[in-house]
Amino acid sequence: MIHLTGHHCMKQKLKQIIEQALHSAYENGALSSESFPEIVIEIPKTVSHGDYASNVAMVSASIQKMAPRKIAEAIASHITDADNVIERVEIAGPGFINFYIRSNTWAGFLKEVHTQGGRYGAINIGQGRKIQIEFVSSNPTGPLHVGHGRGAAVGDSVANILAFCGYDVQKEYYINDSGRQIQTLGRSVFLRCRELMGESVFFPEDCYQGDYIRDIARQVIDQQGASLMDQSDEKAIMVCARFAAALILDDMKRDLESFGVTFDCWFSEQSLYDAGNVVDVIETYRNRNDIIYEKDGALWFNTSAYGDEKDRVVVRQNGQTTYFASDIAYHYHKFERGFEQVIDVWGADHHGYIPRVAAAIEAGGYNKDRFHVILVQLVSLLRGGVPVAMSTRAGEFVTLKDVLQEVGKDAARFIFLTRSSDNTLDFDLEVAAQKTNDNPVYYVQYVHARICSIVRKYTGTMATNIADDIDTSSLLNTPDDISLIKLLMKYPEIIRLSAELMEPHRITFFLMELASAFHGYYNRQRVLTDDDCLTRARLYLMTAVRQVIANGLSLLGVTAPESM
RNA sequence: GCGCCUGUAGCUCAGUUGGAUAGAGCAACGGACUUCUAAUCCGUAGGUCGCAGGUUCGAAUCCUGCCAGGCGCGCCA
Repeated sequence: MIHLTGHHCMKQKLKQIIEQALHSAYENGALSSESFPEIVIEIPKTVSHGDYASNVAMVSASIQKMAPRKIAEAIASHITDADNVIERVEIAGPGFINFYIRSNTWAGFLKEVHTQGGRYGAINIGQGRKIQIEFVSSNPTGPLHVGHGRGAAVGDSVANILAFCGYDVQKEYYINDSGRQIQTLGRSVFLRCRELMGESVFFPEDCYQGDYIRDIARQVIDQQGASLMDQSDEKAIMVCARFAAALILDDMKRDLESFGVTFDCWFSEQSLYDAGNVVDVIETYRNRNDIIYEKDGALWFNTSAYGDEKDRVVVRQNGQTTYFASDIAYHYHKFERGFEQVIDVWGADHHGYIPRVAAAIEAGGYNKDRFHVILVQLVSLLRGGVPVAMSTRAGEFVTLKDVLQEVGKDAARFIFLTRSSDNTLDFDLEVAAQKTNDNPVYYVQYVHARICSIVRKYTGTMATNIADDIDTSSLLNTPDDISLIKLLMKYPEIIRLSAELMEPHRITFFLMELASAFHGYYNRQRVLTDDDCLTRARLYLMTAVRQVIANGLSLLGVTAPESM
């Protein structure tokens, strides 16, 4: 049984009231049919349409063979309100039934926020199911850049949200430490080593051009000395490759940690080869109805049989496996580890890859519905509205580390989550560093700091117990109080949606809305007054707001400062 | 040519899976600090929701077809 919080609770109550009214209206002959559609209660956009509204009369029109407004009247006149929460019911527009709730009902919901505290808003939709989310997974051939930062922010936040909603979440980073790229990395470092030792070498264009390669080469020489050159080039390149990959990986871990992102598992692609998983998978599929077959001297996967637009090569003519080959083994391996659902966070430029991975999963006997890809659109980096040149090939780019140093973790994470992943994002370093209204992270954090400040100023007892012995319902019933309380009640639905749709930006937008409502309240109402009962009631409301701000920010991976 | 994403106020974007009069921030204009933090607030102005059809009580939202921009269509990763 899922515990209902916030508006869910009230909606459920109204549903039952309407159901009852429908039945008694039918029994009294006011309605022609006993069957009715599922009752939907929604919150109208404008207060003049009540606190809650139902469209049940309009949706029932064809069943009842009556005009919507007539049905609405029949329902309204048969309503019994045992708990006495409804002030009045109105029929409006094409047949909406609008409910107006007694103003002293609302404050009662604050108790939910306070008793649930850090768990307020959590809905157990995961029910302990194992779910894996893989993100960032950048090749260890160069530093992380802003695009990776966005993927990291989205992946980590989705992981937080799912864990909050009852999933058993594992966060994983897939290390592409096998294949040609790593070979190229080794070669690049090796050539720079020789250069540093006085040789004049030709440095090919397909090698990694960035300065970080020289830094790594220097460290290789420091550690290995001239002995590096005593072995064959092939071996030396291997040494350089392993050394460089480990170093870059260490840097990535450090950068991600300072970005507030940690992983439960760093999964090596090479380990799939070492354990024979890739060979095994290929062999298995070759023996099964030509899922993998030979053509033109290469091995192909029959992905088109599973909805891909054409078949894909897994082993090339030259005998080398493709990236896809290890990905088949990898995703099969994920499901074998017992995850009920597997999520990959990818850059949107890889979207064409989805059908073939889904095909591989389906061929492996797992329903592809258990696999979900979150595509994250590209980030363009700006400084004061002017695009910052980002040339990967030339090795000139602003790294994630640079961004963090310049704007800080909180601002960076928040900004990455101010847009739906479907939209491209302009990340302006100048704006992100500003502590102004342009930069909403401070707007939201400021709410937390302000409330902390008020609480500090009040020389009272523990804030959460502040209203235990007073009647908040008679003290918190102004329009300002109620609209703030209603917003807090909306939070669980925001969490549910952001979990189900895996869209953390919904939380970001909600927090900005709540912050705006708070700041308005703060400017109109005084919290600390001469009337101690009123003061404590308002503190009760304020600390509830603070709790929700803190809960939301923590899901985004942003801190909630006590002072600013 | 095919596939995916996007198109909403001058700019950047939300829009609770179909609800009533489409919202917010920035920019513009006009106001509010002897006050619990002005990193704040209040007000004004700003729209053929890319275009055209369709579905129904009702469409920014769903369907079809166009238009524009971005990304992708390797025996690369």
